[in-house]
Amino acid sequence: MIRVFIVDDHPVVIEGITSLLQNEKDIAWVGQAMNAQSCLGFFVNSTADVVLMDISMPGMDGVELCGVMKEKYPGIMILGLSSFNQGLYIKKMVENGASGYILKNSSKEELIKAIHAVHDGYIYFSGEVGMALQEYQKSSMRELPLLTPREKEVLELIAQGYTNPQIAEKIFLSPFTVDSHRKNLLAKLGVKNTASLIRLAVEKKLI
Amino acid sequence: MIRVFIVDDHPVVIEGITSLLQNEKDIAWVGQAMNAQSCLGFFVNSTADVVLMDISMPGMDGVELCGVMKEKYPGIMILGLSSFNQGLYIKKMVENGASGYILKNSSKEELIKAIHAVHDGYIYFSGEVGMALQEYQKSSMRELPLLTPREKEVLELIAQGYTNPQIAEKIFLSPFTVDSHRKNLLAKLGVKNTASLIRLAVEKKLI
DNA sequence: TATTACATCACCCGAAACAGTGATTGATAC
DNA sequence: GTATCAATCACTGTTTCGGGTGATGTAATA
Repeated sequence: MIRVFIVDDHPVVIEGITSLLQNEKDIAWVGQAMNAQSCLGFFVNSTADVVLMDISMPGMDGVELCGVMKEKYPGIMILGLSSFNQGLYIKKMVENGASGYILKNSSKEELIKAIHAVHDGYIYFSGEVGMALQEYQKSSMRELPLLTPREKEVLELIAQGYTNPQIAEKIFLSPFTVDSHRKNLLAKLGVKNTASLIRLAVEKKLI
Repeated sequence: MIRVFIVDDHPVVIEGITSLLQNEKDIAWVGQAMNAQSCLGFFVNSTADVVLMDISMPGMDGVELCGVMKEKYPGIMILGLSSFNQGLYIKKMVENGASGYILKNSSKEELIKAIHAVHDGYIYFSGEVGMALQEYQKSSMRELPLLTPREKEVLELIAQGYTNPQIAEKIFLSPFTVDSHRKNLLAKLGVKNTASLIRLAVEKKLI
C-alpha cells in the first residue's frame, strides 16, 4: 500500500487527484496541504511514502520545499507536479531531490505509473517531460561555436585560476598573446569581465 | 518489436546481453559495435530503436558518442551502460542525451524494463542509479555553509559581473566594505581570484 | 562578562585585468 | 591573388583586484 500525500495550493487539483486515486487499491491518500508550512506540519507526527508536490506555490515554493523535505525525510519519494513543461523547472526539482515529474494534465495511467515508479525507487519522467528536459540541456549547451581552439584552451586555464602570465608560461606564449585571447573571449561572448566570463562558460558547459 | 543495438568494447558484455535478450519476443538484437567509429558506421545504412552504450570505451568514449548520435539521430533512444555507479558519469551521460542508465550487473528484468521504458520515451533510472545521482547532486551542493548572508549577496553580484564600486553603489556600502566581503569570500572558499571563485560558486550551486 | 561572529569602513601597494590600437605571419577560401 | 581568419606579439594607459593590516559597533552567546 503506497501512502500518498498531496501538496498543491489549488483545491481543484487536489480534488482531481484524490478522485483519480480513489479506486486504486494499492494507493492510499493520507493527507494534503496547500502550502509548505502545512506540509511540514503534517510530517511532524505523520508520514507518507510518496509526496505529489506542486512546483509553484505561495510562500516557499515546491522546489525549495522539496529540498527541505528530502533533507529531513530522505526516504520519502517526491514527485513533482506542474503545469509547466519547462526544462528549467524540471531540472531544479530534480536537483532538489525529486524522483520524478509529471504534468497536471497527465492521464490517470500516467499518474499511477509514476507513483509506482518513484515508490520503487526509480527516477522517472514521462516522455513529454523527458523531451523538455533534454531539449533544455541541449539549448543551454549548444551554439557559441565561435571560440577557436586556442581561445578554448585559454578559457579553460583562466577558469582553473591561472593569471595571464602563468598561462603564458604554461603554454609557451607571450603574456601579450594570452591577453589578446582573453580580450577576444570577452568580446566574443559579450561579457565585460572575468566573473561574467567564467559564469557563462560554466553554465554553457564550455569548460 | 524493439530493435536493440549494443556498443561495448568488452565482448563478454555483448555476449551476455544478447544472450539475455534472446528469448524476448518483442526485442530484437540488430547489431553491435566495439567502438564509436564502428557504431557510427552501422547507422549510416541501418538503424535501431534503442542503443545500449558503454560509458567507457577506447577512442571516443560513450559520453561523447552519445552526444554525436543524438545530434544525428534524435529519435534513437540511448541507454547508458556502465559498471560505475557514479553520479558524475550518470549526469554527463544524461546531459549528452541519454534517456536512461543501468549498471552492468543489473538483473534481466531490470534490463528489459529499462529498454522498454526508454523506448516508450521515458527517462528511467534504476533505484540504485537514481540514489547515486541524487547523492551526487547533494554532495556537490551541500556544505560550505560558511558564507554569511551579506557575503552571499556580494558573491551573487560579483557573478553578475559587477565590480566592487558598482556593487557598493548598488547595496549602499563603501567600496572598502565590498572589497572586504570579496576578500573573505576568496579566503573562505580557498581560492585565489575571481575566476576560481565564480567557477566554484557555479559548480557548487551557491549562485 | 567576555568572547565570538558579522558587518562595516579605511589605507597602502603591487599585480592583474581591461580598453584601445596596431602589426605580422601562415593557412584557407573564394 | 586577394580576402579572411587564427594566432602571434607589442605598447600605453586606467581600473580593478588581491594581500596585508587594522579599526569600530553590534548582536548573540556561552
